[in-house]
Amino acid sequence: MKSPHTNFDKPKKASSSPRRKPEPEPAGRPRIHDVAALAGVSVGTISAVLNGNGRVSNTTRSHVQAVISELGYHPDFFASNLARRHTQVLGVVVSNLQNPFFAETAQAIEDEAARYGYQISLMATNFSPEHHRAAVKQLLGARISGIAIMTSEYDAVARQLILASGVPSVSLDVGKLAKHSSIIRVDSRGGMRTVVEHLIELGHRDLLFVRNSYKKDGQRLFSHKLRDEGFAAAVRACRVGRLKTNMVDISGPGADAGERAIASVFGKIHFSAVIAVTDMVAMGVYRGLQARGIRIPEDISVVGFDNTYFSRFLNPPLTTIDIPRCDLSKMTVEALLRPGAKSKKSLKLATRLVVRESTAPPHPKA
Amino acid sequence: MKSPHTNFDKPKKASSSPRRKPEPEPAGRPRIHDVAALAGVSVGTISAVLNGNGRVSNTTRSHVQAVISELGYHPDFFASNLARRHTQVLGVVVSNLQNPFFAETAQAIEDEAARYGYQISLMATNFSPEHHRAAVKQLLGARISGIAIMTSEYDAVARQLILASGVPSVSLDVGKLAKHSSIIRVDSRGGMRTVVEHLIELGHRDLLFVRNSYKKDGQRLFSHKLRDEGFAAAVRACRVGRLKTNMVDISGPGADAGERAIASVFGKIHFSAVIAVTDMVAMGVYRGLQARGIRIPEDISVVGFDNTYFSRFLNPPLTTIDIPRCDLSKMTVEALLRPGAKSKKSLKLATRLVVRESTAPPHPKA
DNA sequence: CTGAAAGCGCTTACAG
DNA sequence: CTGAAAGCGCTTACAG
Repeated sequence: MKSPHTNFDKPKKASSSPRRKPEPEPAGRPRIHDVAALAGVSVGTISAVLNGNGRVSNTTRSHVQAVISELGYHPDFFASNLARRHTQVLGVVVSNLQNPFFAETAQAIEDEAARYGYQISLMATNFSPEHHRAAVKQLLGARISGIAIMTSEYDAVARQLILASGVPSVSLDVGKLAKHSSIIRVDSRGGMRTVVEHLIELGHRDLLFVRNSYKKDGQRLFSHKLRDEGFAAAVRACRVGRLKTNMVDISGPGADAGERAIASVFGKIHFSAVIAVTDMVAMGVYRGLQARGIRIPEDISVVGFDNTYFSRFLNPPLTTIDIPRCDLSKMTVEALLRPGAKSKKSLKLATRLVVRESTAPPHPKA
Repeated sequence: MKSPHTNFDKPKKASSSPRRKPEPEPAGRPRIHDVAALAGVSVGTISAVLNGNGRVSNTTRSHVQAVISELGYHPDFFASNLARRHTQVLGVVVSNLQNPFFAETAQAIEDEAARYGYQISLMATNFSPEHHRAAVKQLLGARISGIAIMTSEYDAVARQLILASGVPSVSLDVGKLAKHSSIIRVDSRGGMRTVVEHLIELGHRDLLFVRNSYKKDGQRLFSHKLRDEGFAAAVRACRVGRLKTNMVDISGPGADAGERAIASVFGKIHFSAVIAVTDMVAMGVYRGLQARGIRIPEDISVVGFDNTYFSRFLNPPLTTIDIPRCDLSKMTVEALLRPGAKSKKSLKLATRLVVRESTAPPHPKA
């Protein structure tokens, strides 16, 4: 399994050249040398037309191009990048592809990067700091020209590695400013504030905040921490008579956590609205509530955070906080491509309340 | 924007070596040469400990390791792969990360590949054949040791490129068997059959099949075609009195399409159950139905296809066809890593009906 | 406008 | 057990 190309049964064909050739060449993939020979020009010229250098005449160029497509030649990425000393790729690491927020963010960054002719190399950590570190090492070894850390978890060693490498980086919410390193700060606090205000305005006074701060291994998620603090601050700021708040914090995958959160407090704690730390958690909350015959929003209001794609398809459509993917991806790519520009100020990413149908005034007799 | 590293303002420090050094070296990233010098051994020895070759003594090894971590050295991926002539990475191309089916599949393949020490390089095509082709070219240029095409769309040119390259490949549902090329055939037909039987058993006789075969550009999705055919075949096979079926085919993103499908037929066509070609479409169907005050499953039953993560969190939880990710990822990486093994037979992937709460007997007075 | 050659940073037979 | 050197397949000054 280690060497998928080995093929002992097949008698080796006599190698065409007397040089060292440990294996019969894999599949006759043409090299730049081959196209140069066939085209009757030098290797340097092939490279020039490949890379759009103006130095080659039109007739040569078109001839070379014909040969290239005749041979089905495409340059070796590794050799090319090695020689070029840098790549046109941006590394992006996210926590988990299954969570739509990360998938959507990755997609948005990819789209934006493509506008500048950059590709992205995407890695998922599954919330594990070890994977996180491994991903960063790998990306750094892959000589990416910038790295975006869009994870919920944090690893200080990985951060050190990045800083030490001098590769431009941007991270979400966490870390201190440093050379070549930008931080995009999502305005979680502002988001939470608008949520709480919205609920209070509707007449709610008994709020349940459902958190999902810890993963199974007991590791704390950084981005959630900020949302937690944002909620606390929002509550403190809203000086309203008899406002009561409760919290539950369940670990594990978001949707499951939301469902179990409801199971754990239902009937024990009184609340007329629940604020879920993410849309995924909100989805689980829906399930927990609805399985018990509770109607949303007539009996209980629910609000999420992230404005993931599916949130408007929930029943009822979820009121949630939007983190504008478009701004996020633009900021990210810009910070990576022009690390000098405004890295000195950290970048604020505003959030926005999207009111849909999961919030309403509390039930009269509640 | 093209050369993010250029820095004209800063006076160049005198280059330490008189050789060609176009730029001051980026960030003093250590090379294998540096660690060899510091450790007092040869470059070959460093490489040996890096790659776990047994040829180096324990004392040397641990000394070298100490130096490596002291320097924070990590090998250059490109140089390493170039020298090694192959990589330990599998290319996987999917249509769209936003669709949970693809995200989940990618994640599953990544996990499985990791068990063999392989990484994956993930590309999304956004359903565009051009992007599809570009992704394949790029992956081939990246010398991946296998390529998995897990897309809904198909591109014949890309397929040719892959076959010509001799790189082991696996694709989903589409294409003919060829050397080093496996096909995993999802049993869509069987899945559709169990769905139709399930519905008939429940008493349904008026089915609506909601398709999403075309993208905005009019391009037909291959995997959907098979499901369409599977449905037709299932209906034909079920010789039941007065079974009526209707179809709608709406293009665009799945969930939107589902919603619009209902909008377009509601009140015009009579049906007691809807079969959505994917879970995403089903999600939109839910929305379309529920926005009109229709209850699921009391008034109308709904079934999906894919068993994506969110389907059990829908309200009500969605009855759907499961495509076992675990088997799929296992087959995929096995086919890629041991292309000789069973590539001659195409691989069948069984599907399975997951009955949840979105299906029930039809409304009595319907 | 084009070619010859050095160099990118590793790995891997080949000698010792 | 270890080192010296060739080679991976490109790009890019440097000459012409």
